[in-house]
Amino acid sequence: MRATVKDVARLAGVSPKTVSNVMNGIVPVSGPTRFRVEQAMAELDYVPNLSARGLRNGRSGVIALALPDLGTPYSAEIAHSVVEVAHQQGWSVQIEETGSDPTREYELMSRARSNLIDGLILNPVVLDQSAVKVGVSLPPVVLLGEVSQKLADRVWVDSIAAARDMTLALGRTGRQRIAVLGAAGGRGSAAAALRTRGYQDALGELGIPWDDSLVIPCEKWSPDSAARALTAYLDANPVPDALFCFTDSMAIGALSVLWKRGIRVPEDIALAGFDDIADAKFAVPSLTTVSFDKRRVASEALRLLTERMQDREGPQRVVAIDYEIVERESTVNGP
Amino acid sequence: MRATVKDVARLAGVSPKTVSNVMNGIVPVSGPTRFRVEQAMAELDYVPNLSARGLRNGRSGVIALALPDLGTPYSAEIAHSVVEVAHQQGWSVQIEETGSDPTREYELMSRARSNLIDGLILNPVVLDQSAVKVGVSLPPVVLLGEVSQKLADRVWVDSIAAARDMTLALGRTGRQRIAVLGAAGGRGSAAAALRTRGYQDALGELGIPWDDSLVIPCEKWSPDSAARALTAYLDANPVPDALFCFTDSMAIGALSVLWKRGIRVPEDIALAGFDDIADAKFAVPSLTTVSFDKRRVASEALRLLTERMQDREGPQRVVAIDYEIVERESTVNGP
DNA sequence: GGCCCTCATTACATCGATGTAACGTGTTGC
DNA sequence: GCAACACGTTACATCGATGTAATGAGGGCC
Repeated sequence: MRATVKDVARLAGVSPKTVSNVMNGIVPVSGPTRFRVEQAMAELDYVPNLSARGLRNGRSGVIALALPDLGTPYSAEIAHSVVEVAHQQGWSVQIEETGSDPTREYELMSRARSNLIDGLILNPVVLDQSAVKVGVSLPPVVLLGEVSQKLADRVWVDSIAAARDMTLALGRTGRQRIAVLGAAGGRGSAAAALRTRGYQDALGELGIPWDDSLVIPCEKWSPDSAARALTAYLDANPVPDALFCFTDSMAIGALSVLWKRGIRVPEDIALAGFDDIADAKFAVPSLTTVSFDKRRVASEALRLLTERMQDREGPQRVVAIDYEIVERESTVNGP
Repeated sequence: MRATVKDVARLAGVSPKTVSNVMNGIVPVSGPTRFRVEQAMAELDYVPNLSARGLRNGRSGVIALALPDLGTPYSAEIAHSVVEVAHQQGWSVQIEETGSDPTREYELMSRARSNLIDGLILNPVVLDQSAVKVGVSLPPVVLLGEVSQKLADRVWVDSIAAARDMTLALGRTGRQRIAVLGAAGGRGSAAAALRTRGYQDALGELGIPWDDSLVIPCEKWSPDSAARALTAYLDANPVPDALFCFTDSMAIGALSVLWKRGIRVPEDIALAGFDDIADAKFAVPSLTTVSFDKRRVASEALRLLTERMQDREGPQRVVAIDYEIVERESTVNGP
């Protein structure tokens, strides 16, 4: 059987509470006593029972991270950063996938309320409706990304500005017919809307008239879905001068399609993505993209979360993460 | 304050234990009573406290998944599958990253012993030494991948056979000088050794003499590291006929280098990977690779884990997952 | 020397859910 | 009509750690 405080106390010749005091370090314990207790803990190979501790003081040391799909490089990189940063600060991370399924988001909420979780970092997809529950008796929540409603603390990259800057960068290379891939398909993703808006703003500045036929919707933001959408598009339309994909994953799918069709990047078409996932640098050709520090996203989210644990009533806060247009081979200036 | 069984019991006019009985469904509860209790639970928006439940019955409903690096597509896809399958069976998943740091693996063990975790699925890297702890007072463990020691239940893909088959497939296209990328660099990865062995076996069958200069080591199994290793290699050696990368991630790094140098794939060199990550299909050109069902890996791991929870003493089991050589553009037969 | 004060340590209750064993009810059998 | 029997329900103890309030010992001060 596993050793408990009681066992340690008996072996050290003290009371259970003293053992607890040694572990927590709040209540002072005399040197010799502390030493005996530590010896006993080592000897019995004592490990505290986190369920008991969690029950007693209402906190478990676990936070949940909810992402649409861990299989996506973007989600995976965010998860990686969050796990790493959280770990450094002594938190464990429970991963939940919401998929495109709203019921999962609901389950998630109830699980979050079950006290095994001290906080929740949520990267919403559809959510706007389910997040209404925020604040009922949920632990603190921090949202990642663009969300229309102001429901909780939030960390995001300014999608409008970034999409605008990227479009301007493409325009500056002399490309006129700039298409975007990833516009809201069926369900309206907030990010899709914002990035489309930034694109639109930039067109205005560039003096390029809006052209509906250059806005390519895409059901999901995956390479697969992007490849299908682009294939269908190219079957029915001329090749644009540039293609701005709303995520790198889509850009990678697009690259594959373009290559199969013998459309050269960047000679025939400039290609840009968004997110700067690890593989963007190794795409063929390497991918121009909107880059931002994912570690920073993670650490800011965690900071907001822990601060919110202290003060549940303070004003809501929004942290914007800097971004940068990284120009790589896929948009090199034409000759 | 959050509602507890007591509150529900009071409202329903029964004892707390009856509420518990309704939830657990083991002890029979009469229809009307059950109904009153369920009403009360709904009205109070009752959510059970999992810490308390975990303390009482020694299980938390959480399993841990420990991977080297979530940022890697391979790890991410495995994590995705595990989370999905686990969720279907009512488990939550806590993610731990071991990185290349053995101390993390140790921390992980002690965390796993802290009772917030009912089981552990571990994809080891260096571990052979740390896993010695398995069995002390750890929860059930299932290992993923190749491990030399027989410490616990295990799910794996037969790396030797797969590497052999892939090498044979490359040989069958008429390529003679077949190189491998990813051989054990500094620390000895078990998988690297096994895949190298399969490669060696195949060379024998093909009647191709072993050539040390075709075995390219690589420090980490990342695109980055692969790109560096291959660049250095090509600076000092002629271009091989074929290159078998021990992971798709490395192959993607290799593709990028080959493209930059104007070495055509598959015309000048055939390229193959291992793992069949999502992006392999969208690489330019699409990547020939060793494919296996990651969902199956996850479900088998979970099956072994849950069965091990029932019977901690049974014999150790090893489940091999079928693999398949998927031939794509990167190894198309020469003219 | 006696009193008080400090500071480490202790006994006990508590967090919330649930297994155990005892306890009513209402039913069946003779 | 009374004993025996189900079956649902209850009181209580328990899981392990920790906050609270009380206890004890030791030291300093007058």
